[in-house]
Amino acid sequence: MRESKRKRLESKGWRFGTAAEFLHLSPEEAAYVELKAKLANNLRARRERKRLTQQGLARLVKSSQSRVAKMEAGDPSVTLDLLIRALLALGASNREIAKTISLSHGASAS
Amino acid sequence: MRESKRKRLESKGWRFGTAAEFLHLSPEEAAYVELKAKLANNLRARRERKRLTQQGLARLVKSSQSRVAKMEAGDPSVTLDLLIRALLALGASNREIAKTISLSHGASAS
DNA sequence: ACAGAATATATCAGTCCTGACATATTGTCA
DNA sequence: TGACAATATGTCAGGACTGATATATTCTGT
Repeated sequence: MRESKRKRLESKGWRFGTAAEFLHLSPEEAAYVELKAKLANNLRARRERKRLTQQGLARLVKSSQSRVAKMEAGDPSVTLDLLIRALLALGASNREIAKTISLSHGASAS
Repeated sequence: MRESKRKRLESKGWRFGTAAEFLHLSPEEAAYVELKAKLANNLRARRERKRLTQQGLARLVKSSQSRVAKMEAGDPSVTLDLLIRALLALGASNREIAKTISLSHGASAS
């Protein structure tokens, strides 16, 4: 990876031990990122299905529009805790959350 | 709930808006606590199956024995993030984690 | 192209979580 | 029972995350 790209990504909160790790995440890291992405996508799907704006969802979960945007983007500054709490606030059950996690990556949300 | 009991529980990190909320958690709160408990139980089961001590698991996940104990106890100071990262470090797949989450509460881990 | 709404990105002070450490309790085996 | 290992509980400084705010960018209809 080009040095400039690493710098740019690091400035956004993504961390790498070495440049080579970028496309060679450890299995745990990869699984973690994928998990987060699935929950993020599902959050957006649920919000849109309810025809809520990010602002509206922010009120519902007592957060802010900007943080909701970061949740849906799977931003590294957002924890699984926050994502899951938001999903629960939107009425998702644990079973539905589990289903989301098992879904093949890229599949649309229920 | 008696004031003394509330105080004691609050000192351990559990928070209540009012005393009445103790046995009447909101659906989200209940789901969150249950989710945490399932992951915590599964973590202990996986560790024991591998015949690791808490100390050993702590080294594996770069944490400490005391924090591992707290993870397995579902302590309020432990996030889902930490629990899930620990499970992934023990080799659990996202699908297995999802399965754990769907399992009926109290069931033993796979 | 323009205006207004929705979403994305940047920054930051305060809060919460973390690992580490100390210590207490429980479990186990002789 | 006593010695030792394992687990539980308490505390805390430092770092990570949060909501808020400001601003930029993208989207949508006209």
